[in-house]
Amino acid sequence: MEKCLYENSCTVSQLHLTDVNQKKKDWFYYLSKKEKKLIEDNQVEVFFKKGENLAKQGSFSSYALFLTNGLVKTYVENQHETLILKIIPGNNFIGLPLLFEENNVFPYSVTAYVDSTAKLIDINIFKKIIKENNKFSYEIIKLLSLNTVLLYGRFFCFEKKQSYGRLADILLCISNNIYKNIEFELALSRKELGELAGMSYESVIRILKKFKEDNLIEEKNNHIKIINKDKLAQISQLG
Amino acid sequence: MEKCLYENSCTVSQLHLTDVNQKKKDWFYYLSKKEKKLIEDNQVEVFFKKGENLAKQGSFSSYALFLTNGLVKTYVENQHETLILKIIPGNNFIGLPLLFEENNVFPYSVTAYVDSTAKLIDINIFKKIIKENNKFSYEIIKLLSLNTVLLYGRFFCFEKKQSYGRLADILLCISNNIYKNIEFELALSRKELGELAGMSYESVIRILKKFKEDNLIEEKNNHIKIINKDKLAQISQLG
DNA sequence: CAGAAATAATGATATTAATCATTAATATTA
DNA sequence: TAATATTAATGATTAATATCATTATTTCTG
Repeated sequence: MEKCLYENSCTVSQLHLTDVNQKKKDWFYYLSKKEKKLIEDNQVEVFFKKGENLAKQGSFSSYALFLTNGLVKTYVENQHETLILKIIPGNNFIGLPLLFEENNVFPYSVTAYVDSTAKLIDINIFKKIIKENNKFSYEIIKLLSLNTVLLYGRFFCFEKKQSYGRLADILLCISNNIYKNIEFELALSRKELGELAGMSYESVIRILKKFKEDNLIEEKNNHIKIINKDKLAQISQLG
Repeated sequence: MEKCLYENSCTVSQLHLTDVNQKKKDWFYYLSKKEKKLIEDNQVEVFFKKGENLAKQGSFSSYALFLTNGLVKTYVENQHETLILKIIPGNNFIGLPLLFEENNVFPYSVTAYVDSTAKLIDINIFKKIIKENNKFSYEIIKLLSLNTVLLYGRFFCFEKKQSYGRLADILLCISNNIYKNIEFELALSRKELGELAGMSYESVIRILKKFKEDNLIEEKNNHIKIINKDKLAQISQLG
């Protein structure tokens, strides 16, 4: 391993958690009135409390998940361990890959970080529309492609960066892509942040402390303010 | 870190390097004669020598890559480091995600492990066909989805398994999915194997030695024979 | 075929970050 | 409000594995 704090090198995008250009996109823009109606007639909107599962890895699925609002994580897990793939804010599809598995089994779990609402769209209707509506399916292809590329960035970050870089990266991601503000009320505990950044919660605590000492961030009771974004980005870039 | 050799736990698929069900699939099955002709008229077939780049991360691309035969790796890199995303044998598309990037820039590099040939299909023609041919685009969606799920498995393997599990995993992957035989002439050096399994080449050497001592594999001059597949699978599963 | 270069093998050491143990602070509940 | 549970903080220790240094073996090249 490398012998440094704050040193290393990485040029792959550090913003790997969600789509960077998420304006208030209308995902259903390319649907005809008839198709919109069809979806409306074949969906239910469900409210999920903080901590509840929207989907469970390995279970059968008969619907596509669209997160109306809230904040969720998708993750693969086994008895002992958990790897977060992505965190997803409102107005996004959750888990498209699973839609095209032959057996319709969720390849990952989805859990709400905060109270959230999601539309559960009948999977057969959804597939039918994708098969028939070229423009919509092309949007889905672009989305799948983008997700893949973002995942590459996250994979690289986890494999090649050390803990300081990873945590700096995650803080910037959350600030830029989730809360879209340099100051925010973090909905995640240290434990959850560790899970997201791929490290133990003790490490999160130690590194946050160092960041505070170095005046890169301010933090009190999970209210976080990013003070030195450039330096944080540098740490993220350098490892 | 955990205090063990050969112990841990993991239930996520260990076969994450290529499509497990790769029969001799005809990717162009759903194209009309006219579309096939269109592709044929707008592609070139190129021969790449072992070690040559088929694509370079960051460079502009004007074509879709289809590997006719050979063996290549796709990887993200920076100045110092390399993370292999996938290794791909013949009769497969390489790098679909990049096709739908707005800027048409390769998000990763592609290098031939062995002499290979690839079709370079004009990207606009390819996109046009995807936009017009529903059945073909649905196949592409399924492929993108499958790739994503396989990548989840690889990500999990790298994050949660230790070196013995990762290397066992990679050996099984290569045996099952690339050479489709328990005995094969490995085209990768120890260094390349280390790159693929996410560890130093010294670690590869040490672990292979242990596997040989334990009679799990036989190896001489890169000719590998898997003797105890079950035990190897167990090591891969257990971490 | 001989010399050079690349790859493989092996031991010693260093480093990152996990785990363990304990205490402090905050939040929840009876 | 007191008691309890959860989360945060901090130091000590340990484990996994990378790095470094050196030698052996194989492959390549003139």
